[in-house]
Amino acid sequence: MSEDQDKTLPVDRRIEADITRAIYDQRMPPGTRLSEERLGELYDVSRTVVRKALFQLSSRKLVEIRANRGARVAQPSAAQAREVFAARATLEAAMLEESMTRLTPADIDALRATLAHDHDTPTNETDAAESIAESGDFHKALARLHGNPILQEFLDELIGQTSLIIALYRPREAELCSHAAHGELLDAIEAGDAARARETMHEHLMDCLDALALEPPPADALADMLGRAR
Amino acid sequence: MSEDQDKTLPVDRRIEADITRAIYDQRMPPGTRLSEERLGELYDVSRTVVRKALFQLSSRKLVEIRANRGARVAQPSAAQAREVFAARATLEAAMLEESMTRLTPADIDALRATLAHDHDTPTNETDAAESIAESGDFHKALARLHGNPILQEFLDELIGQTSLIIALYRPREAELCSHAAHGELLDAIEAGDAARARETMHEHLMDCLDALALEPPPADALADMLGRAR
DNA sequence: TCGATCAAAATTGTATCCAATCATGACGAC
DNA sequence: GTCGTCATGATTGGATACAATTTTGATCGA
Repeated sequence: MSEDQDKTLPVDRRIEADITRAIYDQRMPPGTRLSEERLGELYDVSRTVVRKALFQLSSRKLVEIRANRGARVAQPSAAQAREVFAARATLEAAMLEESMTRLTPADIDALRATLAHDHDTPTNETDAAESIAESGDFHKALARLHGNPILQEFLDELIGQTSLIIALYRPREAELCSHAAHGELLDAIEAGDAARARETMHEHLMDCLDALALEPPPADALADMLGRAR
Repeated sequence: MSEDQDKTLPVDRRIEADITRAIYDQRMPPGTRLSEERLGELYDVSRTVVRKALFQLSSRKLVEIRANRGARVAQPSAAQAREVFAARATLEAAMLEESMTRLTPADIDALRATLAHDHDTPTNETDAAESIAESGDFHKALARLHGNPILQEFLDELIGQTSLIIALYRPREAELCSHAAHGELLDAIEAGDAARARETMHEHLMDCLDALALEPPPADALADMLGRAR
């Protein structure tokens, strides 16, 4: 959907954007070490500028920097995951309700289009990543209708963190953020029922949260992972 | 209210905190140049660490960094000012409404105490700064009741930016964020009327926005400032 | 006297270097 | 044989040195 990077982007921005994209696309899993020297080699640049990029990323909570221990792709805790979804629920519900008064039919059509295009994409198992990204895009499209760039940018941040959360806590089977739910959402919007739209959004995000496997991993996850009885 | 810095704070954090405080207290006006070398001298540290602090501050939009032109205390435009207040209205109204269900009488008492203490402070003209900071504290106290650290932190950011906006656009006479409004807010909260509380919060912030002198400055503000007819 | 061009100074951006801290592996004691 | 200690290596944190850009002011010309 979004095109490749601008050629004129400063190198540090470029690194930042590349890592961000890699995280969004689930190519770079939580916990991945980000060595300053290695990144410097890859982009043919000194550690100074790499560090700059890493700091930017850490301020968006996509990477964690621990003193003297380097940077890793962030691994939000279960508690943080809940907080992110709760924050999204509060924010997106409020934004949506406020948007409702000034929604044009054209806006709604555009949303349907996004959803349709979304549905088109073949659900090959390998890129569930694709599906996740496009689900995020739908939420971003909704937020854009509200018209406040500050809230929009903040939500982008939260959606970014959601990528990490999904990577960490998505159960094997289920798909998150079902298309069906987005459809329901659109129905409520089209009906012009602000209160219901708000409520639907809130529930949708809480459903997404509930679909995650946030429970404390079984006491010895190790044995489980190895497929051995203890 | 909040005490002086922790002694064990890393230097870059310390610089960040000091500048933040100076901005909040209206001692460091928008547009102030922040020379890397000068700051380095002041804290007896190299530019490397100063830059780190400045970048942090710029990610919170308290300072603006322009390529090869150094850092200044940010000067939000009138448009940005509107966006900040609109974002606060949306967010704080939503948070407040959600908080209402789980508010205890103790919480309300604590808020009244904050407000009373707030009222106590003598309104000497010199520190209108004090009054601004405490008004911010009241809003932060409300947000804390919601219980979501992510939204809380984000709101802190917005309130910080509000300091800059007030510094830039407060008209000579008026006080912003009147105590009266906070009193009304508390009444609505105490009455347990979530919808009214939400609406009151929204209106309060919009009133604050309207009280600002955001209009494009008269074509030659310079002449005005010098008290000369053109 | 005003304006433009150009040179010098100051300031930021980046690279490199050294110091400090943490991780890894070997050795030795129990 | 296992655990603890210590030394070595790798990696980050910070300071300095250098390059690039901008700003300032000075000189020259109209």
